[in-house]
Amino acid sequence: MPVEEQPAMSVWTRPQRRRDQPALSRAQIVAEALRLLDSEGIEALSMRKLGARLDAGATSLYRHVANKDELLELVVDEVYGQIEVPDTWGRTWRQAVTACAESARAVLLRHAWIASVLGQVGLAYLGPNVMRLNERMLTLFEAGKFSPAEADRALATVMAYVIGTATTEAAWLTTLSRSGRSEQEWVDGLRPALIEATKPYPRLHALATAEPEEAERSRGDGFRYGLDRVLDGLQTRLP
Amino acid sequence: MPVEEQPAMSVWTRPQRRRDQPALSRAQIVAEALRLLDSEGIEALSMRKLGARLDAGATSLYRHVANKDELLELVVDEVYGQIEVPDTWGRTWRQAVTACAESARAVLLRHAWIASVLGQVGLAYLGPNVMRLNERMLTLFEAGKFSPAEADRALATVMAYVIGTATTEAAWLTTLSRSGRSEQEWVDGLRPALIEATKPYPRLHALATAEPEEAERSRGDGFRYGLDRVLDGLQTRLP
DNA sequence: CCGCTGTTGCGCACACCGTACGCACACTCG
DNA sequence: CGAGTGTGCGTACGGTGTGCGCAACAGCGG
Repeated sequence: MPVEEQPAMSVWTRPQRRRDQPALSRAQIVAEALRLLDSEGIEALSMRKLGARLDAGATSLYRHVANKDELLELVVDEVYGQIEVPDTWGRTWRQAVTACAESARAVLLRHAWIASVLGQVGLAYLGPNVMRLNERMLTLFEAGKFSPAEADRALATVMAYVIGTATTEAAWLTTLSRSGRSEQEWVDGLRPALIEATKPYPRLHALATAEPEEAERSRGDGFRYGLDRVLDGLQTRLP
Repeated sequence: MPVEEQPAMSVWTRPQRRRDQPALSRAQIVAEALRLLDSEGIEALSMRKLGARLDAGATSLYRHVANKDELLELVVDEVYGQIEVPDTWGRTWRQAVTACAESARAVLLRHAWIASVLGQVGLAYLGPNVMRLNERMLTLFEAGKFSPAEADRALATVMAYVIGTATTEAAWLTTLSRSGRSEQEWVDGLRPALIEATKPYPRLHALATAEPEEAERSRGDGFRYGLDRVLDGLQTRLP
């Protein structure tokens, strides 16, 4: 142990570390965790690294957050807070719900790490941002003459669809970004193997050999197709 | 270090460890991992513990599996293999797809840990069981007169809905089982806090204070409602 | 002004993790 | 009887989450 690293040996050597505000706050921790997750992904989030980014020791964070799981719940709520819910001024309920679903997809894909976390945080709907989101989405459905009880189920249906697609897409985008290649390069490179692997399955084989589309656009179109079908189905319940 | 644990000091002391079959195989490893996950959940799966269950050292597994992520991909494919796809004999395509979706939900909830993993395994659809599943589901839609291209999108839509609900439900069931209480106890205990927390949100508040249903049945009904709407929406695309 | 009390940050330590590396063995083939 | 090959395992490294107890201060009553 080097001698100069010994604990404070004299008064003027000792660092003065008193700040006006408490250096750490739950909000700062959550914000920094979000930045870290966005830039380096889920497996890069450790309490030590997060502490270091905040000029704090790892275990200091535990004064503001019970444990890592709780931190993740807070971050997830923060992400849900970014979803935009339009108002119904001059829009049909369908247009508004569509815009909201597209915003949700965009937010979830922008923070693709969230797919690995959604399956772990139960009780997500207790977060303040999630509650605000759900309340506002309920108004959209009720503006479309759904009964309160049915609006609730309609909301759950749309969100389940969005989460399902986002989970699948996010997993794909994550492995993609780990590979370093672009999406188009990846699918092009994989195509021969895919065509070979689907040989025993005629229908999959036909799809694999069909005219390839531009990859990213194709994902968006697929999402929109399913969303329209879901909304078609909900519409049949209206008078 | 106790003296009797020293390495083989003479010929007849040394254990003879040759088996007829290789002790480990990829199939055995995957099967045991599945058992471990089902009985103790995702955070209990470690290569060391899995090795111990197979009477093997932790690192021996790496002869058969590239790394833990690859192991998880194999296990996920195994789970997908448990989903039952009925044939269309004497059933409408809707009935068959409904049965398949219900089976998928049941399988995913039976292995609730899968929700924490689905967002990490990209390229899930390359597994043999997933391919078989998708091929068979395509036949259901094509039996219902969907075009091949549209059957593909319809399949993706239904699966996205199933995965979305299963992710949410599985997260709930996991936190539930960690708490030790029964589902009904949990919701009953949470009700007052929920009613309080929803005070600022009139629509959520109304739903929270409404006549409570039996919890598990309510989840199943909600799933069925959304599934019916999705299928309604798909049906509008048929002549 | 002094001392007390409660809050905050931090260093240390523990148990555990995934896995790279290289050795020891038993079997197969020449 | 070698040589080669595949398989299991022991050791080790650099991480992880987090419990625990101490040190430094803020705000306070006296």
